[in-house]
Amino acid sequence: MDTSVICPRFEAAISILSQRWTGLIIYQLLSGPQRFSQLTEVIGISGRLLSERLKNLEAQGLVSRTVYPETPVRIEYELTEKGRSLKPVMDEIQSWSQEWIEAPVQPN
Amino acid sequence: MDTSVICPRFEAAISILSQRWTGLIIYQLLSGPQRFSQLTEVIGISGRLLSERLKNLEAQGLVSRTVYPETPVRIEYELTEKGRSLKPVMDEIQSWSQEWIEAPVQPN
DNA sequence: AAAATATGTTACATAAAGTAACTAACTAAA
DNA sequence: TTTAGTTAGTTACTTTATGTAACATATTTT
Repeated sequence: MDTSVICPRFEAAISILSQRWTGLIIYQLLSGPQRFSQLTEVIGISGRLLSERLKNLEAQGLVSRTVYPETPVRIEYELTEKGRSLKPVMDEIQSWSQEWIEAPVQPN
Repeated sequence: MDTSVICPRFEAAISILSQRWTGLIIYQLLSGPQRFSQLTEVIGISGRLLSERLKNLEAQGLVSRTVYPETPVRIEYELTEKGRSLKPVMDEIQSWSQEWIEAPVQPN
């Protein structure tokens, strides 16, 4: 007897964003293509989870992976069009946070 | 040597939204005050977690809890101003999902 | 007193995330 | 030609979060 149900597209969208780290990864990639090690450092995520998340994001068509066979090898992760189209969402979260989140607390 | 760090306010905001269920709870409450049992049914979350999430949201000032001592007792959860101010975020996620999420798949 | 209703809570099983050490492929230096 | 350095991961293991189902509390109706 569930007459009212949440829109399945919205639910799918929020299930992407509500997975830990994916929002930050997308936000960070909005500033341009980046390498694995840079993402781990800036975001503060472990290699294990970053690897897992990037695979998922690639599978969902939000991120692309490019190998540059230099030495040492360089691999860059970049948002696809679908990924970049999340910018307005991130912008809204950003501006909400500016208005409603308190004094930037000291990170440990 | 982490020169570039993600904005701590943004990080705080996304840590709210990236917790499982909170996005859906806020989205659902945007349509008006609702009771515990209604939220469990519409969202498909267990009582145990809904209880936990509502407590967190209340502690963060996003949701308020009102007891109506009728019979049987009625308790309503409602967004605060801070909670309602997330509407633009939800609207952006909604419109992104309409454009980029595929055919609404059959829920089991 | 028993059953019904609403709002939770407790106890326990399963899944996801965190941590740290390790691997693969390559190069440059000793 | 071993040794060490670099990047991009993976494996094994511990800790935390989530899911499930039965139970608790308060109140009213039968």
